Amino acid sequence: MSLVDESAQSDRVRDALTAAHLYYMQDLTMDAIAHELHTSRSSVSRLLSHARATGLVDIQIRSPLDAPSRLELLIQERFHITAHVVPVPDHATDVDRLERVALSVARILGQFFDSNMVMGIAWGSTMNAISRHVTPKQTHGSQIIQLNGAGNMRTTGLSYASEILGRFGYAFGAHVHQFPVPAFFDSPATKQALWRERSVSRLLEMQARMDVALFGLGSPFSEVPSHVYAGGYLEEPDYASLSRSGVVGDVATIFYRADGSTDGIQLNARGTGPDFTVLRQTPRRLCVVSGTAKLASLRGALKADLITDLFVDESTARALVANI
Amino acid sequence: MSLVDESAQSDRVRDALTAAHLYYMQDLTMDAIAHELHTSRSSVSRLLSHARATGLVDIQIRSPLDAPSRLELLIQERFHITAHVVPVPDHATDVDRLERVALSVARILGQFFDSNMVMGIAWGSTMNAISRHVTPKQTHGSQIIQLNGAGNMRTTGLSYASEILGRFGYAFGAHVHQFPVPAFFDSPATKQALWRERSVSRLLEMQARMDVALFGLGSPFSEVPSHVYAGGYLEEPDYASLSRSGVVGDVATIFYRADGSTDGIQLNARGTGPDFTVLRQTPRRLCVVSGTAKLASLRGALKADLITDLFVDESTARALVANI
DNA sequence: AAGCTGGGTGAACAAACGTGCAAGGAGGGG
DNA sequence: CCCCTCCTTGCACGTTTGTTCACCCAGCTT
Repeated sequence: MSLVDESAQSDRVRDALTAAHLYYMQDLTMDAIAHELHTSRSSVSRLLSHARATGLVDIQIRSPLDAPSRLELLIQERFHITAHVVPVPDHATDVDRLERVALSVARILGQFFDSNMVMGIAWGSTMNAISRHVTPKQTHGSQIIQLNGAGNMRTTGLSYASEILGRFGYAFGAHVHQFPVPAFFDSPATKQALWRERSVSRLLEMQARMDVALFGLGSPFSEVPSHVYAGGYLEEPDYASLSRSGVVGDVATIFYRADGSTDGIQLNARGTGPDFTVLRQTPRRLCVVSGTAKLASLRGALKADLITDLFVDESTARALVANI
Repeated sequence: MSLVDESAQSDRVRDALTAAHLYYMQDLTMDAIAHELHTSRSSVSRLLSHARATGLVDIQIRSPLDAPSRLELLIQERFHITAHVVPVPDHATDVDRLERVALSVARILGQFFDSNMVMGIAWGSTMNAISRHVTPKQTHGSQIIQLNGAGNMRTTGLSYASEILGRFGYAFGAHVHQFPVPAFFDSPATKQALWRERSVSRLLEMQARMDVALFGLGSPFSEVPSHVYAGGYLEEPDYASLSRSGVVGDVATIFYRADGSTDGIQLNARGTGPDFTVLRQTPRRLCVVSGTAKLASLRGALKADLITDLFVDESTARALVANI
């Protein structure tokens, strides 16, 4: 980028800021703003879009504390976590649900992440959807770290995972640490060996002291299998073993049962995500769930105390608090 | 208000929140939202207006820290205060300027005031303009206190000042403390006597420990005299005395010279605003100025170190940093 | 110099939005 | 019980806004 480009860039930002100020603070119409900035109305429209897309304009919804939705209150009482219920009409498809929850999370995420923080991020369809919409917020000295490996039998998975991570990193101006290992090792011994490598253990230590974790839930036996199961990461015997163990879901390749327990689940010795005892040390653990198919996984994750902040679509939230 | 009304109210808030969420977080059109909420598009439009007017939706403009306007930077360097320059076209009238600066301040004020804080507020045309637009933000246990008396020879001034204060109080859910004294006493002795009254000294103590002060500037000899001079608060001899003393402005009825000094200005013994030594103990001192007519007053106030945060229209800001 | 390309611009059109207005409904008073 | 008042609603209209398209200009290639 040339010097000229840079200053043009900053001109654009300055104009965008001015336009935003005139539009949102002084309630001028775009026409009036166009006149003040000596440009056309369409350009102002574009400037304002740009301002919103780049996070220059930050729109927050602050529910007066006495009026969180009935559902959010119920969930808080039942599970002692903060719930963010995303309104979605009952007849929406699961794809819709995912997209709309992801959009909401993308807009609100900036409130949980700030300068000098470390955020751990899983990957999968949910994270992918969020990453495509995340609103930028400039931070300094912050880091984003991949929670679990992404390779499978066919590919290293790096491009998919790194695309997701990259979008978060770009949006927050954060340094991205990738985790270049397969999602599941073929042998526990290899994992243990690699875990002792300094380059890897450096990442593990960083995971251990992250400030925020962001993840979706896997649900191996639901109708809409998540990426882990569709992408050729596991094989038939693995599924059988999961089924025998009574597994209901996973967070970043670590599986758990309906009661939240993980002991004796053999596959976990080969998974690459953070052990739950490590994860539970993270102050904010943001979990994004959409679609009732993941209800069982969600209940298990709650039992396992993996979640401090839950983002969920309305129907699923309703199902969660319904008497079973 | 009946019980039914109350729950209808909370229904309305809930709907407004949902609508806001769908509109600002999920980018649905009002039409789509109307459909989801089973109402008409116009009602959604009104719901959203309501949501913005009542502060449910909070729109902030966050300049990436490396790009505050050139003017704000210059002012910061020259005067060591934070400046908020409000863009206003050069050809705008002074009334326009005031209105637009006031609107901007009204929208941004919530960022400076929070629960359990005490804010001191002056009164006058600037404060009046702000009060008419201030965006609500619910706080708890916060207080708003009148900085100086408002009575004059003809009226107690209570209705004017209390209207202003009341609007701030209502917007923030804060308790309002009025200051039922004239703007200027006829005799210093009366002031001193009253100042010893417990009811008054309670207010003075509260002033001494306020967290934020919000005020405009008076400029006795400018083209557009501010309320204090137009409203019959002072008489000919007073003006003459001010003129002799070299006064360039006042904050809440306390006058100062171009160099920021106040010593020997006799009228100050009869004014009712907080002494500058008291005012300077307030952590955040927000000053709102519009129009170059107040430039001299502004320079004086800066010299007197009365300001930590300045809100000013663009032309005045430009004049402020121009080489004299 | 001519040609190409990518990014930005304003005009024009279509979509989305705000608001005055008349109608309807709930609550309170006669 | 009826009427009056106040508030809310949906419609219709005019306005405001988003977006497509053709165009232009700067920088680079041939």
